[in-house]
Amino acid sequence: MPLRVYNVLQREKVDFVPLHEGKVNMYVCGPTVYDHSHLGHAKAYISFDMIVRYLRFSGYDVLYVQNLTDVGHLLESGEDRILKKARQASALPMQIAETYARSYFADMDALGVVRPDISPRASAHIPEQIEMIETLLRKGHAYVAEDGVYFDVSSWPEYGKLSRRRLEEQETGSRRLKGSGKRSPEDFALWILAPEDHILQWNSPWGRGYPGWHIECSAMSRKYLGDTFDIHGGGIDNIFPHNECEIAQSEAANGVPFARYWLLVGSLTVNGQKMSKSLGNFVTIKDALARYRPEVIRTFMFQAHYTNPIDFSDEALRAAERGWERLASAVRLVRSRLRNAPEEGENTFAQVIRAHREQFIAAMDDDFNAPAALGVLQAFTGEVNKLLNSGEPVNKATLAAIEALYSDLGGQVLGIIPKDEAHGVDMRLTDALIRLLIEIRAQARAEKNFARADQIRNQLRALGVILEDRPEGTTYRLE
RNA sequence: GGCGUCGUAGCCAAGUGGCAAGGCAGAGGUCUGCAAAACCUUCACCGUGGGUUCGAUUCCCACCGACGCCUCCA
Repeated sequence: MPLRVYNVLQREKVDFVPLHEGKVNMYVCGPTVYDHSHLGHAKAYISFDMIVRYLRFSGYDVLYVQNLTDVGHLLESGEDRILKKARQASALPMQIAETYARSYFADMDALGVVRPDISPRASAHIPEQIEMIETLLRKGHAYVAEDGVYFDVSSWPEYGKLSRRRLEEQETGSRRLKGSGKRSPEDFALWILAPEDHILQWNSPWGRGYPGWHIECSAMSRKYLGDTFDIHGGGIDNIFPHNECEIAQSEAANGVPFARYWLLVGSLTVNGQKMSKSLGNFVTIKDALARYRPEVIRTFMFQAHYTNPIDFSDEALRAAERGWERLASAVRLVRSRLRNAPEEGENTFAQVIRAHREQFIAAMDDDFNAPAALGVLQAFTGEVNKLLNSGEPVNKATLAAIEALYSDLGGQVLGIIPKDEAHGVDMRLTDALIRLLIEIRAQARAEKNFARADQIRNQLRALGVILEDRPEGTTYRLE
């Protein structure tokens, strides 16, 4: 079964066939680094992380580019976001960009999001943007006005093909003419001439100024991925005008199709409303990580299909946490049993493992259906628990194969099953100490000294170590 | 007003033209010194009204409702 993806450009699920066999070039709109990221950003980037991980798992050589916007992203007032923050913080704009770029990467690292291969910054690609604007001017798709350079939307009939909106249908009364030099309200800025005191400005053929927001993605994706590339990702909320403008600019300038597959992520909502900076209903990633493990946050995100919106609540996070615990407990038990499992014997569970592996892959091949894939892992876990509780000895080959499925699919692809932790020096000592206490407690239990046994269990519990008595002995887990 | 997405059990949610995954919560049970975990059993006629069909939750139409975008946001 080939990989199928929902291509927003066609509004339907289609076979995914990359431009160059075995190779995927992918661009995702990154954040504007003017503040700490919130869970809405987490949903978007965790989704694409899952997609990239799965593409690589499937054998594709993926080149993943995700930009950082540090200039040109204007507020409605016309003020640059970064500049506004810089003024508030009495800092240089690039200090702000640097601060929040680091914050962003720290958050993504903590969430287990694999870094993009290239994270180009808009401010570091001014020449590329200028070059593209010059091409657009030369081809008659842009014009120079007294306050900057604008893209002439009327020169590009395909404008609107992604978001499926035609400008004449829009309520034009509500939009205002931001740039006085605009010929038409829907035209958008490519280059904005800066006032003398504006801190961010570069030389250009049209005078000192700075680039418009949309042009950076066109220029940088072209530089690193080429005129035509495979996947363009982003949040659905940016489909218009941002993504629409990107397509128009790029195709008008390059004369060839831009991204071939558009994958857009549904928004994260809070009480049914979009989580966003402007609404003020956001939870930062740092706050969320203080309360939930990264694997739990990822599991939560994967409970709905990436194209759908997902509603945030502590209740929902806790439900995800309990569900994740079920998986993690089984993995922990498998790894623990693996340590002294009988060597001899074949993998007796091969059928079940193969069946679930295939189901998982079938789910993911169907437009990265992580919720269904998660369901497969849960169903598999039911089988594993039954096996482990059967009282029959389970040999090493079987346990290793089970562990491999969890590590490959839950770990490598979804990033929700952590690696076996009991390896570092600290962890080895901790492990040995806990085992010592478990042994002492076992003696107490054998002597029916339950008060002492419970004391050990309760005090360990207070330290975040949870003991579980099983037929074959006591296991522990760290909270 | 325009464009678009969505409406499945108490909650989250996948999915299919032919007896509706999975998780959380709940109920009963097994195991356990107790606990925890796990396992077993139990819990839906898929927003409303039409239409197409042998048969629709799944396709079409209408309506109702929610949300997103049209103005900065992933």
